[in-house]
Amino acid sequence: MVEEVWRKGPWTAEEDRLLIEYVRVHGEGRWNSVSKLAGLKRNGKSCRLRWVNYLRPDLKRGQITPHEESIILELHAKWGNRWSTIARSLPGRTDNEIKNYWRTHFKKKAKLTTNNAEKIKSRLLKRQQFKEQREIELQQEQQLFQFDQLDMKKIISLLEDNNSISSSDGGGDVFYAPHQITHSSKPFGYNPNSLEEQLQGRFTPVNIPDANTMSEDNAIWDGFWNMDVVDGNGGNMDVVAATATYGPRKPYFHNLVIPFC
DNA sequence: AACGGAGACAACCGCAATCTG
DNA sequence: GCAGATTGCGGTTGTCTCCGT
Repeated sequence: MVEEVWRKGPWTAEEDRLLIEYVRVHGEGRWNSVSKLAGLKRNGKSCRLRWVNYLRPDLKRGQITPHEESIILELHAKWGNRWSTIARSLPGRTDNEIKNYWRTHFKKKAKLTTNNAEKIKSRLLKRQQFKEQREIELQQEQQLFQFDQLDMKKIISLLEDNNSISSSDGGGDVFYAPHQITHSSKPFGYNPNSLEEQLQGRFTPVNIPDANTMSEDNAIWDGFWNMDVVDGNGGNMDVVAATATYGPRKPYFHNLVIPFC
């Protein structure tokens, strides 16, 4: 049996054209049929690679943007050399492209800063673990919260009766779950002597490290800086606006204001 | 102008996982 | 369940271009 001799090396425009035409007619896949059906003297692997990395119409050409670069850095710290996994977070970019970009831009630097990379990796791991733990806690709290709702209504009602406090926010009823009152959940025109302030005494406050005095170890908090900022009207604020309104940023959980049903 | 080094990108290779008959 | 085919992935190499000397 005569071994098929496959062409190697750079692709020609004509080969590209044949491959594009093949995919247009037959779709992606069955790459080993390309040589027969399209008359290409390339093996299936080569055809697939050429299509995936170069000819696919949804590919984004051009330089990696700073934003994409930061995503690559972050995901590489998280996943390591799992290029295809990283590529899934960057629409239009291929694993090969990201791999090449990493090698040319970061490999050398990474060598020099192996220790830093380890630190970042460990920090991200801590962050991840914290988030997971927090999610579990939140789920538990929300379950408790459901059981506690009637009881809470009574407490609020009692507080209002005792202090003659009337709600002045003009909106619907707003309830702050245990551990969940933070400055970012306070509406505009927030009155420090309002009901919610009083309610804080009922719950264990969240222990929030100050952003300006954060140590390396509690840097896990900084992941929350990137969450959406929700203003008192339910809209999103950018970080600058939020800082102007609320002062230096503190960690928060923006979805922790739970209205009564 | 010629040369060499570095960067960027394309393509190949080997292996493992998955699919298919 | 199994063997061969196919596909996907990550590492590596090859090629081209640019730039400094």
